[in-house]
Amino acid sequence: MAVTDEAIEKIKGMIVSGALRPGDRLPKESELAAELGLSRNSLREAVRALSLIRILDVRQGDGTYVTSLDPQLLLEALSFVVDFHRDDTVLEFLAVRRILEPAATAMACARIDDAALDALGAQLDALGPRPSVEELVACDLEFHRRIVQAAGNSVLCSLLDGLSGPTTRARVWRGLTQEDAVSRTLHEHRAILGALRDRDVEAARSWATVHIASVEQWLRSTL
Amino acid sequence: MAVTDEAIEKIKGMIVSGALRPGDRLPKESELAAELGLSRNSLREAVRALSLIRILDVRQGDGTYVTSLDPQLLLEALSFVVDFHRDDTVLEFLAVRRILEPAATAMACARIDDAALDALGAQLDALGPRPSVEELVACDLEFHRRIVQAAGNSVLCSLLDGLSGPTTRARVWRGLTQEDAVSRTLHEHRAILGALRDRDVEAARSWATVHIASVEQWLRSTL
DNA sequence: CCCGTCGATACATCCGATGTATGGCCTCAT
DNA sequence: ATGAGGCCATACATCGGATGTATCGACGGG
Repeated sequence: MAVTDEAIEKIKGMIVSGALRPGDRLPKESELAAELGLSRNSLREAVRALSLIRILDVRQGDGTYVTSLDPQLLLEALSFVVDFHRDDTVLEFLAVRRILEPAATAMACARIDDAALDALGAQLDALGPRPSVEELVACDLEFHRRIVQAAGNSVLCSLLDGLSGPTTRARVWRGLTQEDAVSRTLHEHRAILGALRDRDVEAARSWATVHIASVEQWLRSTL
Repeated sequence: MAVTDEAIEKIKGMIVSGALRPGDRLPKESELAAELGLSRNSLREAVRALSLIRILDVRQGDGTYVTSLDPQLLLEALSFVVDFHRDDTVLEFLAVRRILEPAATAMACARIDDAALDALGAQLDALGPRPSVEELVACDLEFHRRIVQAAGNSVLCSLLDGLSGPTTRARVWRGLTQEDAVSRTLHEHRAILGALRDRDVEAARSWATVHIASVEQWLRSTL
């Protein structure tokens, strides 16, 4: 194995074993390079790679640190990878989202508190009667993110965030051509919120399914 | 933004825009570096980072190529990230798997063909009466992978593969302390296979849920 | 006590040189 | 004519050093 890959594995090992904890600072480049037995250039390649997937955080003039390693950082790495996939796999991503989103909504139904419900309602109200496509998509993303956060599973939250990215992008690209898509989306959001307010788990799950399915159907017809 | 990050974005852009297609060969280091306006060392950092997440494939003495970009490569990058998460988040990963696995099993129920069913049965039969923990875990992993593959969604398949990794690892670490865990696992596998054979979607989904839930319960009690 | 300056530190970037693995071509024996 | 083997050009791998630049903390003036 190449020295750089070795270095990646060693740094990974130091973190996984607990020798390096989240927030810890790594020895400076030259020292770490000497310690691992390679040149600074090669070490930098390893550090850069781990930095791309948010394992390390390098700050010029300061040092290199281990990130929080929150599952949330999984999101960014995931969405980066997801960006490389073309339209033909977007439907597969959406199919996965169709599985996760209703489940997350159902989980949220039992856990979401009144303050969060009010915040959701306020967010929907904040959207004007004739929103732009960008506004609508941003609102949609935020609406679902808040609900999933209420489900209390950060892995699930990050995953859905990463999966929603490409869908959203596809939607913006295509420009939401369907006439009634806007009003239908808003109506479905209201319905989901209503089910959450009623603590009606099955209704929440069903509305979430309908919501994703309608996006899927639209995407399939325009793709 | 740093020159290396710029280079990463530019290379990403070349791939996403279609200027570079899967399997294409990149210009050699020195040329690409000149083209992007940076040094070879900095370019190498960018290439190394993209290589870690399986976007690029560098072959010494040959050249640097764009990988197939199959969703399957998402798997490896994901599992690499997942490795960094400690036991306390394993339950969250398992909760997500508990959502996905039953859905995938249900999808497979409608699509799996007889040959695949026979292969599943043969695989279960191949396991001896007193398998080692490693054998059992490997069998479990393979069993579920085959089913999920039959579901026909490569994104879902890769995702579950990545999620199953840490669970499996935790299971091996803990050594499957529960006495009847082995026989119960085998029994549940048989039940899932039986439901698939009967084309009984709801039974398949339920058995898959029970299966994951039992792992979850066990993990929760030993953690 | 607050704020601006200055210097030490550490990463950012580059250059040039050498090592090494790969693939293809060429030669030679059969 | 064909196949095996070796030779060589190519491209990545790795290194060491030099210089630029951002950050943080100490110090001193207002």
